[in-house]
Amino acid sequence: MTPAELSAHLFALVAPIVERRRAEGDGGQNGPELTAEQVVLERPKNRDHGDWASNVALRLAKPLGVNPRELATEIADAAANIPGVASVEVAGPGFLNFRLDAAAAGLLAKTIVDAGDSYGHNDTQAGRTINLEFVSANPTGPLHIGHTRWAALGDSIARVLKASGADLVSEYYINDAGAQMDKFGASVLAAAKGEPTPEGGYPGQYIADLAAHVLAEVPDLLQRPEDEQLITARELAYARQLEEIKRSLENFNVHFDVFFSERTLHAKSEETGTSLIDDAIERLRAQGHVFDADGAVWVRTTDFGDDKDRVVRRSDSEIYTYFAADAAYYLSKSDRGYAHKIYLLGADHHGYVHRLKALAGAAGDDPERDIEVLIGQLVSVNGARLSKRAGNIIEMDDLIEWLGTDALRYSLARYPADSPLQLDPELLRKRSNDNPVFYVQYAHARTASVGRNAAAAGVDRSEFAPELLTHETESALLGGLQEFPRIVAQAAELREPHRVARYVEEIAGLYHRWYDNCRVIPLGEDPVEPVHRTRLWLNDATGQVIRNGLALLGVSAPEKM
RNA sequence: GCGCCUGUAGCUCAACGGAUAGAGCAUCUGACUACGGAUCAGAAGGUUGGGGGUUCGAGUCCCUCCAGGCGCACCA
Repeated sequence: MTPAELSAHLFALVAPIVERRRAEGDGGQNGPELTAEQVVLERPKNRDHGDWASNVALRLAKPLGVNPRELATEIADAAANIPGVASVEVAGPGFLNFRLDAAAAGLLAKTIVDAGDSYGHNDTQAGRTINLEFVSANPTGPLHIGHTRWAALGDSIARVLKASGADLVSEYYINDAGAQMDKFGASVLAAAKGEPTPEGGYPGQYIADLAAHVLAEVPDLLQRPEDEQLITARELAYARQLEEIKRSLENFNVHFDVFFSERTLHAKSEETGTSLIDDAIERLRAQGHVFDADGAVWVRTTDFGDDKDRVVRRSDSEIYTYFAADAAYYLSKSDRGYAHKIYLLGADHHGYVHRLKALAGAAGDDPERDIEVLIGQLVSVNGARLSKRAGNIIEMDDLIEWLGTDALRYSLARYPADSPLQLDPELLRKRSNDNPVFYVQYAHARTASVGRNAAAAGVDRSEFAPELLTHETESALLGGLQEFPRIVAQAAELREPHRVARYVEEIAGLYHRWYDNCRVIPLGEDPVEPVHRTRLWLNDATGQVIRNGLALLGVSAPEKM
């Protein structure tokens, strides 16, 4: 018995009741149709409220014009006959509290073990084609703590969406065109020459390291023509830095399907002689949203709620703005088959939300449906603001070294994106056991340990008698395990992977409490009984759920610690 | 000035509009000659920033005020 099955049963018997009530009631004919979404079941925080609870009577009472408790009582009487339901009670203002019988609830343990790694996967996002873009840091320096948060979050969002059936591609947009790249190249070249960082350039030790790398690759660099020096330094340093970024992400267990170069948007096609940006502007012009004024080319983004219109081509030169590339990139995503685009941006970029949405509108898409911009609040460290240009950065690599990928990913994915996160570097450096990730991993290691010991003690899964899982900690644990698919679906729909982390913490707690009360392996010389074998199923099911949950967060589930 | 985000226990933070607002850390009291004590049982800790409103029900939605973060380019 899963909550979905119970919900379906409930819906089937509530519908006729609602129909009849509506027919009887005065003016109730105009009440809203009953939909399956209204028949929601939730697991009550308070165990006294049963295994599952529904507020369906409360929600329907008003539109039907009836007393909620009276309606609840009628539903409860009918629901008592649902197979697997032990009892139904009406509580409070009109809640329905369901209790399942042990056998129906316990069946889940086998279901989970049989489903294995796919338990929790669902089809709530099936049929959606999604392009998810995140990190997208300039290749002019190492990834820092801010990028680290988006990397952890974005990758986990990708994982929960895929687990929910979405056809998703994760992308990293490389800003490798434009003035910042030239400043980057000039900084590296200056370092190679032993000169100070140029005005507006990039400081930092990594620039010197890149310069050394470039000189090692091209020993006669400084003997070459001036303009060639700059290009060589820039390109070699760029390639090296991008490699470093990819390596950092890999160490962090973050996967991108596509690294998309901005330069490909600027490059002129040999066939048409135009660039993707040229084409994009023309396409937007064809939609009627591009105009010329003051010698510049504009997109009328104000038609779609932007504060002001945006320039795509400057008046003083033939140079496209960053926004023009954005437009071409957006269209590229559509052209490649991704109807839905998700952008994960830092709060320091939230000013872009309107113009990006306007872009979707100008392209003929629906700004409400086809584009989604998630704004994540910045991570601060002891109040110090981090800046790549200022050089006082905390690098992702250092963080990984201090904390380890597991603890770092977990701590960053554990909080919603819009909650500002304040990290204390001293605390991070301590690598303390304060982090809940250890609690969860320990629970998983314990399930593995119990499994090993069970095998040694001759307890196996040769039989399964779910009606024996009667202890209150067993029904609590089963109730928790049951929720996993719903949690994954919810995390995907809301783009909030922290729900998975919180969930897995709860499961770990439920498991530890069960472990304290119910033995899988008989004491001493006691014989192995059916209940022990059955409990092994529950033990293994719990391990599976923790493993699956941690996998969605990109965190490992160790067998031993 | 305008806009976005945030304000919950000493600290870091949870809570599809639902029942007595929850975890971890810190503090205090208990449990190891039983499958891993990196655990468990219990205690204490709150006017959910203030004030109005919406309704069967508000930390959650609306209005307003206060505080903090961030943003308002023909830069990238």
